[in-house]
Amino acid sequence: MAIDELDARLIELLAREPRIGVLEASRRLGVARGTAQARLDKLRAGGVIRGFGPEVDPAALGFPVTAFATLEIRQGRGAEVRRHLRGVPEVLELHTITGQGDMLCRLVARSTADLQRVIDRVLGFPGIVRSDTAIVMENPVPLRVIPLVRHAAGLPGPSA
Amino acid sequence: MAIDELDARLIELLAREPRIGVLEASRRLGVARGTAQARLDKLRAGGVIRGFGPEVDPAALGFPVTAFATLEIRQGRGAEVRRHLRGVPEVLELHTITGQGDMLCRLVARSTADLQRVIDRVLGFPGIVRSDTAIVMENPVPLRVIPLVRHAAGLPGPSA
DNA sequence: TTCCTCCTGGGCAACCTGTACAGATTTCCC
DNA sequence: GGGAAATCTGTACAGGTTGCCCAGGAGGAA
Repeated sequence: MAIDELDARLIELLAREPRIGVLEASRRLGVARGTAQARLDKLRAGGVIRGFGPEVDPAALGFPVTAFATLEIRQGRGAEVRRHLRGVPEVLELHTITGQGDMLCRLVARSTADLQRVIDRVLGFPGIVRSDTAIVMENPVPLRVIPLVRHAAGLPGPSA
Repeated sequence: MAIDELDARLIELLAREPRIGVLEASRRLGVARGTAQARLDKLRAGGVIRGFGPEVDPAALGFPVTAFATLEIRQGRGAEVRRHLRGVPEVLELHTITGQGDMLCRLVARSTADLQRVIDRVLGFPGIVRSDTAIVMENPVPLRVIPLVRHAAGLPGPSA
């Protein structure tokens, strides 16, 4: 789906101040409300904007430790492993990847000690041959999309 | 910050149907509007809910390829590398981690061919010694938080 | 028992959303 | 170049929601 500059500015604005609503957004963008509304509908319909769900911070919830685990799966056990991992609440996301490992998952835990428990639970399942865990120390670039949106719209760098 | 069952149900409800608003949410939860509002304010104040920004789907934007790259950084070059990566729009997030690699970053690209370009750009910077890229094939568990929220509130598994 | 916190139920003004429509503009294709 | 199609603007209206306030009641702690 193609994005133009107005779309990008709209997304950026809503990302920065989600509470403002369509009306205020249209005012700031200097367009009619109907236009902003139409753009927003288009973006939603096109799947670019999936929704406006609450962004939950695991750290604030008591899970300040994040880690990435690479899992090597025994041939043919993929489906079961996925089902297993889906049942572990501390598994925030799971990908199947190319390369040495077969899966990469993002974990959170209450502490490094607790991380051990989480990992044990993740690995305590037949089908996982080997694993490798990397604990996140810092997060210089938190998950972001605005720069990409600007880029897709042909706009210059982040806020330039 | 402590979360109770009502908080969890509120978050889950808003995550599932963000458009309903506080009033409708309170109705569905069977509590007074003031209560729902107070809970929501508390969650926001406590940092559990960061906001309600639009969730953008990079794939819909034309970037269907995702990859994770592990970077090994030359001693003392961390700061510069971060700055560099922050300037690359296709870098969606960046972490510093323990283990062999020193950094882990999530990338997106328009195609596998385009991924090459992105990687070249990421690596085209002094200070990065070695790198290892894993392309995401499937995403059995997309980034989620609800199960964790339920878990933190002492509720049973996802929607049970 | 008394104090304190949290929830309830109600009310009010201001505001926003969803929707619609006619006219002006711009864009794109033949 | 001409014309159809798509887009934007400005405006209007009804209905619903938000933000805020308050008094009373329930439950827990000291």
